[in-house]
Amino acid sequence: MAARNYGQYCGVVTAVELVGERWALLIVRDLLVGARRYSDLKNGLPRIPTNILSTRLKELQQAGVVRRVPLAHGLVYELTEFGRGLEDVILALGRWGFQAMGEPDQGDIVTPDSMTIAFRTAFSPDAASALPSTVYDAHIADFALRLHVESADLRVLRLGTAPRGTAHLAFASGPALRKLISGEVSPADAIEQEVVHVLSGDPALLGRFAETFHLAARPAA
Amino acid sequence: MAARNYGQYCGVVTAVELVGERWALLIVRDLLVGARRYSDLKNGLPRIPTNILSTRLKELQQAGVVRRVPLAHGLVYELTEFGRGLEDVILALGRWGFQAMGEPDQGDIVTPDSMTIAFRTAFSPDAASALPSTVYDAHIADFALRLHVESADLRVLRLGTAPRGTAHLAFASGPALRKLISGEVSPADAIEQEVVHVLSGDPALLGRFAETFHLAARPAA
DNA sequence: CGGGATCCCTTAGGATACTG
DNA sequence: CAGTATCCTAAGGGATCCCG
Repeated sequence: MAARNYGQYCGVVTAVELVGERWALLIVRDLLVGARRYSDLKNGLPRIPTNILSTRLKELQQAGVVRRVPLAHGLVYELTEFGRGLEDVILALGRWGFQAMGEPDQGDIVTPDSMTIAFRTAFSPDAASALPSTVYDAHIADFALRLHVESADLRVLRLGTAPRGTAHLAFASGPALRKLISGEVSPADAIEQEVVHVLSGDPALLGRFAETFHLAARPAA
Repeated sequence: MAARNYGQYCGVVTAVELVGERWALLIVRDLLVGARRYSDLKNGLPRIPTNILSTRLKELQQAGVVRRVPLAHGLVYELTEFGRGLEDVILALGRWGFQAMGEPDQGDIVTPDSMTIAFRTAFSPDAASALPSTVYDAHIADFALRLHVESADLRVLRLGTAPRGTAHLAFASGPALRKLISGEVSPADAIEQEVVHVLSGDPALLGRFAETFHLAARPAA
């Protein structure tokens, strides 16, 4: 990578040199959710060739962004403190990119990690702190996430086969959930148009959800 | 670019697909400072091959990030409102990358636009709003920037051959200015070690500058 | 002279297969 | 599970040339 310098003494350039290669920021995105093994990353990024994954992981370690941690059996990759500093970058990218998301392309997938980050980008601490604490279960594709909203804080957990009785609102949705978050459909319409299926809890809580998780649509060009 | 999809329905992925190609974010960085002609961009990014510049500009227009504006004579490229939304991304990248900047490599350059963004990344509105309004002239390489700090606002202007008498503090520096901003050298030491040469004004104002423009150094890996 | 287009070469990225 | 090895294609890099 040394030969692929941009030749400028500038923070933006330095950042792009460290994490601007193809796939690098998506690896960081997933690691931001938690430590992951090689195969987790591979599954979360199904289109990444394994040689690229392996190359990127080495480069990111070299850059001090990622650390390789041996475990009881197997090993995981995790962000260093320096790497965790990329959270602002990823969230800013996610917020900006959200506006440009149209309909999903044929074959587009959604992963637990990408949805976790998506909820974090859409989370509005200001709105949330004015609302009561709420727990949501979001069933998206073949997985579910539990969102704990407590004043200005959000925690997102992957929901395994655990009991799912304690959420105030549980719903199932798909990619079209984006339209609820962007405000293209109202909470009531989302239910009526079957963008969202309420599984349990008071459907009216979907309004609170939409207030808590919101990103404006793209301004006209 | 359509064939180079990452295959995920995710805001971060969408963003990376739109502006993640090599050089794209650096073009955006420069356009964030103001509208620029083709040759301005070329000069500000000396290592960019012209075919890449031209390709990227087309892609960015396609993406709705950049607009081509015919002028009295010549034409300029400018960010659309959507493109201006990348400011958060660029500033976050700049802040993060700043920590990883070591000494400049042989041949590294500094441009007016990159320095303008650098000052904006390092600017602390909180610190500034507690300090009196101040105007600084920073002479960096063969150019100079005027920094207007007024409570929590910063404006950065390129200083031409205009009179330079009205700044409270004018100084000349080089890449080592980074060390003042990171706190690796104190304002007093910066002057003593000739990191900064005060051209006019009260040298003590360099302390105020360092409070106003500050980014912490990188945490230990 | 600004604003590109073209050519050729080098290198990174992608697909797949294979191994400690 | 955690990667290499291989082969091929496509993108980037550098120089040059073109056109209004």
